[in-house]
Amino acid sequence: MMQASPKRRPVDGGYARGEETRLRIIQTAIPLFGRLGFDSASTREIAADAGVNPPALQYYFDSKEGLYRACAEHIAEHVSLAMEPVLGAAERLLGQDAEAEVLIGVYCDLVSDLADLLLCRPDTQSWSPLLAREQAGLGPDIAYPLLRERFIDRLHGVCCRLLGQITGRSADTPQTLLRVMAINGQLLAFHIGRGSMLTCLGWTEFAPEHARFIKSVVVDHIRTLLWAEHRSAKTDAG
Amino acid sequence: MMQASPKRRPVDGGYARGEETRLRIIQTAIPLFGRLGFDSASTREIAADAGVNPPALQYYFDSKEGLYRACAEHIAEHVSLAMEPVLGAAERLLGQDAEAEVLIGVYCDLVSDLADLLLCRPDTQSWSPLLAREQAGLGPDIAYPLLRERFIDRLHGVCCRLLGQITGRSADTPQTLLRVMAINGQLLAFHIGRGSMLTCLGWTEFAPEHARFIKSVVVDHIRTLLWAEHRSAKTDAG
DNA sequence: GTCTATAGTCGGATAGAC
DNA sequence: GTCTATCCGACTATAGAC
Repeated sequence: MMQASPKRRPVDGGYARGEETRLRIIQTAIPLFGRLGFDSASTREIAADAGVNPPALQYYFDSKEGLYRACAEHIAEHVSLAMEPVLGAAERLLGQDAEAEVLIGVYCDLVSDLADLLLCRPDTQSWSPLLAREQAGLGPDIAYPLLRERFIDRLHGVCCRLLGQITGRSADTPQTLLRVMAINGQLLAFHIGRGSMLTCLGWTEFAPEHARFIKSVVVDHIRTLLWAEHRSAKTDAG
Repeated sequence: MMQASPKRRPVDGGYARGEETRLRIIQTAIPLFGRLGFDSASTREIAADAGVNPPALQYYFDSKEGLYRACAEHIAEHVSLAMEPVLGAAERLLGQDAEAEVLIGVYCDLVSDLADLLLCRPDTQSWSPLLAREQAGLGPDIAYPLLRERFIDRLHGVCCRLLGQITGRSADTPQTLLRVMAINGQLLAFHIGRGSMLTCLGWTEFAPEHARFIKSVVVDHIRTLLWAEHRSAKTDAG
């Protein structure tokens, strides 16, 4: 852990060796910012946990805000990479006029992948608190615009167009937007309210089987809701 | 606003006149704690906004934590008072074996009243950020246990028993608990993610008509889901 | 490129006058 | 019961040695 590649031979090809230290600081900072919030997480603690000295943060990120921004960028990059396959598939599907069944299936896949990312995968769980904070509108308004631009807007837009095509309504009516928020809110509840959930259920740890159970419940509800939307829209039209 | 009842005649009957100042400090502190969080909201700012001097907070609440606790108690008291009618009705209903239609109706009423409290009523909207913070598991673990004890547990318990009776399953299986969390999460999404919602919809303010629109969408979804649960449970049994 | 030492600021809490 | 003045600690950021 403290090893961190040989110190001798400080790389002469212009290729920054400090990238490794930089990444380690970011990975240390993300859970701390998530748990304590921007203000309460002290740079001293982050530096200590990352095994570097306080001024190193100034050196790599200019300021505490710079570090926070870097954390957000790190998360945004990995999330958008992980969601790319489903999002791409959904966008291709939206071009042609697919059956409701197919559209609903893709919507469920999308939520399922998001659930994996936010609840299941152990390597990404450390991001969850910071993302939850930002989504709740807390946080210093540094990261949220960035996250929106990088993947939240796209994700939300795809959901709206899917629901629009399922119901035959326009994708950008308040009606559709609100229904998408409510539908996806079911997953959000577990993501943001993870702490409440654990105590409510009497679970002490968050095992993978729990995560899979949650995912199945949420996807089941979403499928139910989407079919209901589809049917009610059809009877309205007919 | 700065009037605050005549100062002369400082009440001699042992009846604390300071109660009024105390209440004003709490009502000032709640939105500040909600917006900035426990650490970042400074006692100086709270005191200044409330029109008192910093040491007054020490005098009335002992410490910053004491003030936070007092804020939580203030909210808990009013929320449990406001929810009492529906909760009482639901609990009476759970004694007898009512029709699914009636049970679903009560569940919807319950969510509807909660939505009024969290989104619609102007006098209670200042509580929303602090409640959202606590529900997200952020906050200094001072208020959440208190809020749970005072109304969250009861509310959640009633929802679980309603769903249990609707589906004919037990109220305390993980199955039922998770479904209740997912169902209610739809309201939570608007409560906690209020900021995201406003920007997504392009709304600049949060008008009462918006709140009513959101409430109708959420209640509609919940009714759909509860009926689906009821039917699927019946076919399982039959 | 990484460290030690320190400056400057702001927070919560306390003491004592009125 | 309310105010002024002050203490002490913690934080971020900087300067300069190695």
